[in-house]
Amino acid sequence: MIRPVQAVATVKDEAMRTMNVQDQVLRAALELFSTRGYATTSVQEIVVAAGVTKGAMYHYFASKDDLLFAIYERMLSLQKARLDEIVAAGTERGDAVEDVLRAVCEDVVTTSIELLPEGTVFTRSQHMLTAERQAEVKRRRRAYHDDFESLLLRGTKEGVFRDDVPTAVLIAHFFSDVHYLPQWYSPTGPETAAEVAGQLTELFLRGIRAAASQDPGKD
Amino acid sequence: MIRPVQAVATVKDEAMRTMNVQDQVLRAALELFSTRGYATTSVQEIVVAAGVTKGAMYHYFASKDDLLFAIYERMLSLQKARLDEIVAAGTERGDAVEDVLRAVCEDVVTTSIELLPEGTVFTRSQHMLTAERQAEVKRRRRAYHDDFESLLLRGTKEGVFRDDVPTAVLIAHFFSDVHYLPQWYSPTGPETAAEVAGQLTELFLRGIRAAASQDPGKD
DNA sequence: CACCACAAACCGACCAGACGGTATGGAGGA
DNA sequence: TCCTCCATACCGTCTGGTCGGTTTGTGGTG
Repeated sequence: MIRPVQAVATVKDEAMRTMNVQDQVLRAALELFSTRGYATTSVQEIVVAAGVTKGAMYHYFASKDDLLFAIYERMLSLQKARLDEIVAAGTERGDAVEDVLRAVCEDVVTTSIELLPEGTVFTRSQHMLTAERQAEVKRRRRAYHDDFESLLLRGTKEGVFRDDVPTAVLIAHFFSDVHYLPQWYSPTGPETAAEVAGQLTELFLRGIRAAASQDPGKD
Repeated sequence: MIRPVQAVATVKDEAMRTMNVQDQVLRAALELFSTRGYATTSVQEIVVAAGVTKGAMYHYFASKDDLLFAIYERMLSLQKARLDEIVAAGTERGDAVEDVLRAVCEDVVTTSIELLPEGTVFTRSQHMLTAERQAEVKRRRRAYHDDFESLLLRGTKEGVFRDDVPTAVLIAHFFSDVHYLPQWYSPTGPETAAEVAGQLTELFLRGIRAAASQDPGKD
């Protein structure tokens, strides 16, 4: 179990909140898991990189697995919150489905680029979690996909999205792009996150639009 | 180093070529690596599953890493061979670029579905290989992508593929689908491999086609 | 302000077990 | 006799996790 962060009252002026044990440990764990991999990173290496001792770490985390799950937890809740927010805003404004979907897609790509190390760990280490937590991750991913799917279904019902390809395939088609980002995208590369988000989203949308509705209007 | 398979001369009639140590070990390793993961599978478990002893296994393989690399080696050379073959045949027949690309895409999706366990290991365990072998895998993947890219560039030069999205993004867009297959596709699911191959390929091609094939003098 | 009591934070030596890999030697064909 | 193939016992190392004990911070009390 991850205990809540308690206030470390006295703040030494030489080191601000950098001293927080939990944050330091999680930061180091993310860095090491994403570069060396979960299984090949020892708890010793993590605590050394975090500048704390094993005793301190195990005071706040029950197991190495906790460190890994914290990465999943953060990513899952963040992405879900953003999805809900965008869909809610779009629905309230009465936006067209395609516009809502575009906003969702661009946002998840952008967010995933901001969380590249997390994404690396996410796809690579799912099977290292305990069985219960694997199930939990699976459950929450399904919930996310279900929300995404209802957007697609709304679009097909309105006739703007094609209906000759199963939604499961369309969903996989899009999220493949998202999950593949850590494998190729580099922040120091030629394209900005926003550009890639726009490009991948546009590729996806063009693929799923109903054949009849060819819209010349472009941005 | 993986020693070449030597002829196991005496074939006991109760077990035919099932006895081959190398095959049995590699089969078991693939099965276990793809379900439990490389790091969490011990050599003991592998040899037990293969029905051999550790001594026998280490007689043919120098290390656990060899077992892992064999999976990569097999997949890389197989996919590369098929790509070369299809491109060569298409070029010889003078097929249109889009037809060649379609054939390539459908084939790699189909093949990847036939090798789902290998694909699982491929994306998940790359960082567990020795540094040299990681570089080797990277090198051969790049070679594959380069061939793929020249198809795309041919298409853009001919004006049938769009030129407003970097080829690197287009390549990532397609191979994301391929690498994501083990995460969602099930052979027992509703779609056949050929169907999915056709659908994903069509989604991709529709995304990358030049906006107006009838419309010259654009930009 | 001095002092105490107490709990939370933290330290680091230690452990039991598992791991990848090896050393040794035997069986059996050539 | 030699060599390949393989079985078995074994080894050194490293791991995640524990635990008794110490330090540090804090609030109450006089």
